Amino acid sequence: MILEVALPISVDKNFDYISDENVKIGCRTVVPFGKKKLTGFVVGIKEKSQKPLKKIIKVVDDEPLLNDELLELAKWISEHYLCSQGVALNLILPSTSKISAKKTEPLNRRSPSEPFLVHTSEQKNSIGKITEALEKNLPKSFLLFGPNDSGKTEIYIQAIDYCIKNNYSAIYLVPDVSLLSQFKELLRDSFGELVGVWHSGLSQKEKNLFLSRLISGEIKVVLGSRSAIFLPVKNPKLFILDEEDDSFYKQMQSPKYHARDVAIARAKIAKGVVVLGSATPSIETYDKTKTGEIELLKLTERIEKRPLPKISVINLKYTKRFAITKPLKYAISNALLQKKQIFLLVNRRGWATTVKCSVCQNIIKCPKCAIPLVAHKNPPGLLCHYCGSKQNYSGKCPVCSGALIYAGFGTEKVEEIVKKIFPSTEIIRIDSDSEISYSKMFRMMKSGKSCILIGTQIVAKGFDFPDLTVVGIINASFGLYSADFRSAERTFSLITHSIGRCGRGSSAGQVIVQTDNPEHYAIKYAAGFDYESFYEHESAYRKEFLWPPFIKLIIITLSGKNEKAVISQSEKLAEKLDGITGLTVLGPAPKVASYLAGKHRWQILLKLKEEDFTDIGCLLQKTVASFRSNKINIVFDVDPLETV
DNA sequence: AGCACGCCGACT
DNA sequence: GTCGGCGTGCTC
Repeated sequence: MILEVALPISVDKNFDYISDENVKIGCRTVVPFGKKKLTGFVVGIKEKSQKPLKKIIKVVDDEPLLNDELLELAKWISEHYLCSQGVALNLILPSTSKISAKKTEPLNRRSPSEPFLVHTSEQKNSIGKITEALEKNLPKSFLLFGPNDSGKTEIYIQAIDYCIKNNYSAIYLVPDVSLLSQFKELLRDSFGELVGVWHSGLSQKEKNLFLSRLISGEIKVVLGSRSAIFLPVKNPKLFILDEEDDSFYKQMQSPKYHARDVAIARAKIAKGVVVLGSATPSIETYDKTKTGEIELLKLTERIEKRPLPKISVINLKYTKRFAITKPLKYAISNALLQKKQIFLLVNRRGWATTVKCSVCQNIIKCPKCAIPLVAHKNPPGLLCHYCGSKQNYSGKCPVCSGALIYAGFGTEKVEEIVKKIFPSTEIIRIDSDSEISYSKMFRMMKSGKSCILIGTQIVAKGFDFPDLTVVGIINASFGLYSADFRSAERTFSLITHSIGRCGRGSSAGQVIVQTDNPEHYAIKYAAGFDYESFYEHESAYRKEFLWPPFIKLIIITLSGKNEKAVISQSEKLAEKLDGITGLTVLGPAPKVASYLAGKHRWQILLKLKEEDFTDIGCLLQKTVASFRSNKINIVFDVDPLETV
């Protein structure tokens, strides 16, 4: 028989091979390709061929691991993210994974611990809407919009419970691996051994064991990070994405997919239901609730009727630029007197965020990336946070040899300052440079001991410490100076999440927002718990200046060792793309980190209408293919999260 | 993606 | 004269 095989390479066509034995569509095979052996995916079976064909080397899977649903999803991925079918299939089922057919012994199942909690009327309504959609057997997406303590998790659990009772499977995604363990416990309490946990950090052996348990139908509830959205579960019907606006759902390597959009596409194929949860939905998702593409389920009642924290916005503009202003110092002192905990959010790790010359005002930048360097004390050096390159302190301006000023507050400097103000208080600093592990910090905070936690936004999300009563945001307008269209959205969400960290116990919380831009709508509306107004303002801005969701963005990045070649190819490609009707070409321009890992990087930003994407996407793939070479690497980012 | 073929510059 | 640069094109 003749097999049509999709190969995991950037070639937009499939290749035919001869096989002596019968092979089913969806199986992987090893085939000769030029001088190499490649593992490809059988996507079709043909009767005859026009060319003399090579024989396949071997069949990898006896039974197909890719069913029609996943083959169709691969097709969607290849069309949507502008990659070959083989690359898309390799994303869904990496050619390296092996599934042992060995039978696993049945595990004793813990029965769900019923009865469930008492639900609010909003929760009952949401559960009703979701189960009704599941019953109808038609694709449908919901947005569960409510603060962290509004009982979203309980709704997810009820929806999963419905699936299990009807012999369906569910995939539950959380943005970050560090959040998996707490949700695992929660789901295990309800569904016992039916729950399986998947993330990219699993060893190959663990992945293989997981997959065999999944194929056998032993696992019905998959809890995982981004890549779990592709797993070959039996009868998938429910796809949950908690914190749907989290940027971790977007893969940074090519193909740069977004798990939320993949989930919605997969649900359409599988006639399933997507439930997105967030306290700060992405503008794109919330916009879809306005157009009716996604149904909005609002949760406004707070479960334990906790009072909202008190928010104070402190204007840094007219005060000296203290890291800890008087109101924040006062709030910290008070909390410490009551033996409570404090969280200080600092935007940057390191010691001084800007190093500049006192004479010529020159800001010291990375020679490769042209990004301001950050001064670190432990270990000492000037670090580029983009490319990771490190320079020793010279103490002098490289331009005029003038003395340097170390301005701006990184986590290290804030820690130093706080230690001076509160010498007898325990201080925990957590960022990628600190020695303390995430889990150790977690245990210390849960123990309830009075302390001050200092950290970057990595720790600003997801946790729940009942004794944390004061949150201080050292500089809330930090992100607003980025030239990106999403900077206001990120600032709004960061402040909202930080606010959500405090007052989760019995006592009311207090939040001090320090900013040099208190009038900015992102800060004003975040401090006022007003998502709706923020959305209105932000979406008007996006509409006026043509940013998503009112226009589709695609970024093409060209990289290579030879800078001149990268620039000239970028210019030629941009010129060619400019000729395509319906496409607005911006650039080419060097990327923010224009030199990374020995490669020069330039980008072309494209704007187009969503409805033109089908036609233009095809054309883009063809045009770019002729520009690819072993010297220049070209990657697409469809629906990029940022443009810088 | 890799690897071959092929056509122009600076070296023994 | 040749070694080797990298542009172009093909792989079932």
